[in-house]
Amino acid sequence: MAIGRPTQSSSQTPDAGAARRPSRARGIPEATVARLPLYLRALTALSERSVPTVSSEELATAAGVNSAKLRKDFSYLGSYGTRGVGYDVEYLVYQISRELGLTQDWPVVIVGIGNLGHALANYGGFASRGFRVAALLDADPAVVGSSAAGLPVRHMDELEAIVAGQQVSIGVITTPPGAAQQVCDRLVEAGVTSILNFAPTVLTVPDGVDVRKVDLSIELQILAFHEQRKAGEEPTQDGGMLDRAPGPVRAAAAKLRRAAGGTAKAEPAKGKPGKGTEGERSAVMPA
Amino acid sequence: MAIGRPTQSSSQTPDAGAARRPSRARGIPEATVARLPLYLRALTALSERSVPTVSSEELATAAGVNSAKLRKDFSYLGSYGTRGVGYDVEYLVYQISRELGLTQDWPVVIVGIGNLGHALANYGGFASRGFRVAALLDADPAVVGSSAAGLPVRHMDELEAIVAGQQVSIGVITTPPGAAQQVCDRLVEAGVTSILNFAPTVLTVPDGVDVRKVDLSIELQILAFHEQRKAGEEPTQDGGMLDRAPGPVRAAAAKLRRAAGGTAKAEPAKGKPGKGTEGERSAVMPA
DNA sequence: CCATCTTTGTGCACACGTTCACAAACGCAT
DNA sequence: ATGCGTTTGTGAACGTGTGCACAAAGATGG
Repeated sequence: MAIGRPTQSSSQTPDAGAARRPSRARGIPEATVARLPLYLRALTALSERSVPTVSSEELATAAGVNSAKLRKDFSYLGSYGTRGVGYDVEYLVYQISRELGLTQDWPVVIVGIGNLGHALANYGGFASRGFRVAALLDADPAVVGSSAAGLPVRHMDELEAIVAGQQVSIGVITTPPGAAQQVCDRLVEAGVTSILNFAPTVLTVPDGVDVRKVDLSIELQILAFHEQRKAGEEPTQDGGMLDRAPGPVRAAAAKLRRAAGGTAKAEPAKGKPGKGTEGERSAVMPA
Repeated sequence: MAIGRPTQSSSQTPDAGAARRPSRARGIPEATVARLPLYLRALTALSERSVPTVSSEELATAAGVNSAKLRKDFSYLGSYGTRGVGYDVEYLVYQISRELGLTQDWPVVIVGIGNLGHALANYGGFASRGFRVAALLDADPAVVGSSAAGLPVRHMDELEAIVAGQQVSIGVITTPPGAAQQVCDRLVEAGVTSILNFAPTVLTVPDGVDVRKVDLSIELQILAFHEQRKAGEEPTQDGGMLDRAPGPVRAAAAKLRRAAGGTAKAEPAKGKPGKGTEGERSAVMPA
């Protein structure tokens, strides 16, 4: 099926009145940048099998995209292919790596060494491509001093020294949600300008700092949405259409809501339908 | 800064000649669906603080989007606001939950109980919103029998029975990349129709099955790309422009490549520039 | 009941992303 | 050399997403 998922909704800062940069300073569209790692992975696999060249069609299949998109993506990098032949695997690996900035080393700090922090510290894909764990940090004295993936867990107080000393520009936040913003602020203050946030929190950062988020809960909810749709696909006609109807019905409902919901924290909504699993897609507030 | 990240590049199946569904069967755009969980989270927080109503401006700030977008998003669900006042928090929580399918319970199986699997099993955000871990599965006999987050780890062979018995429709893959496709096939075969994939692999699934992926490595690479750009932003004029130049220069480079790269698996590219960190953005293959 | 103020809902224009489809470029055989 | 088959690179059309700006709708006060 392949859900559309055009925008995965990730930009964190609410476009704080900023200068409205086209976000593709030197021409490469964001959508393309997001796919480059995919191509790189497929190419690396081909490289390991000593395949010398690959056509856009083959590579596209391996990367899970269609060939037209792939060719257009590559066209932003330059004309690295040979018509009638395809692309030189090794050459392309190098070009993409260079474009992504993977020809240099990126030290990374991980803050919050709980279950997830541990998992990330042990993640093999880290070192494989230019990323190096510069330090594991935690605020909990009980955790500090232990070790994960062969690295000692150090105290948050060392953050500033580590970031400055090792030129760390990327930080990974794996703390509980409550601590995320605070940790984020400290990372930024220390000089980190790119943050990967695993905490289910909207982070606010100053201009010039990039934030990407990974949120299990959101992904599951999106899946649930589509799953639900699959379940009730036959009765496409009705399916809660009344909710979308304007006019008196809606207006009345609105009044009703406010009338009884003054103090808030009432029941979710006046009279949830008594029907079971399937009945959730009935009409307006039960009616 | 807020990277654009329009498409996070996630659709897995390469549009397998399918029927080209607009992916918004009943009108709600994918981009909106992806933001609903964000709104829901913000609304839940307000609800816990017993805030009765909220304006689009306030809610938008809390969710990290702009208010026009939020209003447009809500307009796809129906007109649930009151002009001059705002939105009823409790009512919206219910409506969004219903739209996302969170008013029912979604049993989930997690396959691959390594570091990451453990972390996910312990993840609180699971049960909080309609998701319930139906079972933890692993193929490794050394892991089977142990327990994580109070649940026993069961053997892969029980998968089919569990999926059928508990009506599981969502599966989470946290296996090593090599096993992911195989596990995926088995999940699908057993009846799972939505998959959340944490393994760095492109999964191929039949039509009707949704796949979303979460890939740490890709996220980091995207951050690195932007980080690199920040580092070299002054010399916007040149910046490896030659690579993009067509004509004889390029053609010659192409020939050169193929001439020496016959057997493949040669060095990354003929003569990597001898320059250091900063020099990576020089000209064509050194020239 | 009217005036005023607030906030929603949405038409419209624009930016971005995707896909088609085809000419140009290349390898290779004759 | 010439012609043929293959594959790239890209112009153009289309679809999706975003943001502005404003009319309409309701609240509030007199």
